[in-house]
Amino acid sequence: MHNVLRVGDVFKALADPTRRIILDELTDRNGQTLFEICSRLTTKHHLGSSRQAISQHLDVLEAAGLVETRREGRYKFHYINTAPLEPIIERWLRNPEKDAE
Amino acid sequence: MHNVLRVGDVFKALADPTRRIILDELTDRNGQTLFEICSRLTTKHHLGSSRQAISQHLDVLEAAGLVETRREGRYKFHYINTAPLEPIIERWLRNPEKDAE
DNA sequence: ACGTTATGCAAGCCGATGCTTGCCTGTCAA
DNA sequence: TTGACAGGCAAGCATCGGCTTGCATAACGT
Repeated sequence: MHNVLRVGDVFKALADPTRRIILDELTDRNGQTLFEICSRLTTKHHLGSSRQAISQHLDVLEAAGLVETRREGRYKFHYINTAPLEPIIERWLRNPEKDAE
Repeated sequence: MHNVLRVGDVFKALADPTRRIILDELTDRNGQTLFEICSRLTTKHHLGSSRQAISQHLDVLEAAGLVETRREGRYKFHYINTAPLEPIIERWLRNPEKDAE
């Protein structure tokens, strides 16, 4: 289950505006379910994305390590994880130890 | 001539591995021309990208504000600009840990 | 002037990606 | 059990993005 977290996955995950708004929502209220996120996106951000679309976005965020999940009965709660964000910026802010890929 | 810099442009620019290596190269040696960057990518990183491909990558980086250029005769020098990187990460790092622990 | 050098522009190809559609699995309450 | 609820899986489609190809432009050296 330990997928290799690549640096590019983090940036690709952040490249989509809907996924960034999802991270905003999880920052505002952590541990939401898929349906909570969907309803919040439609009401607060006027995004007409379907449930399946949001689910796929959450998969991308989880593959990048930016979102972690915990199952409880028929609910699946989503938590933001900012750990992958910290090292990737300092890559160019100070001296490079160049990553592969 | 003031192009509107969108946040998404920065992430989309960073989503490509070749563009990240270009930023690495500019961090290592600032103010390179297009041909210098091309030769460095082939020799040091073994990337077989053509000149036109690198040129288009530099356009994307410049549109995102991550690279600034200065023309001098028939040369065009490219400089890295890390300013757009700083605000976009703190967007999710200022987390007040509402329900953590 | 001539050729070379450094870069720009635009159309086209093709794989990647976001989204939809449809159906399926699992969980809880009445 | 039955039904509603929360979520998952997979195929198809349309657009986007990276790259190539080919030609054009401008600045230098001789």
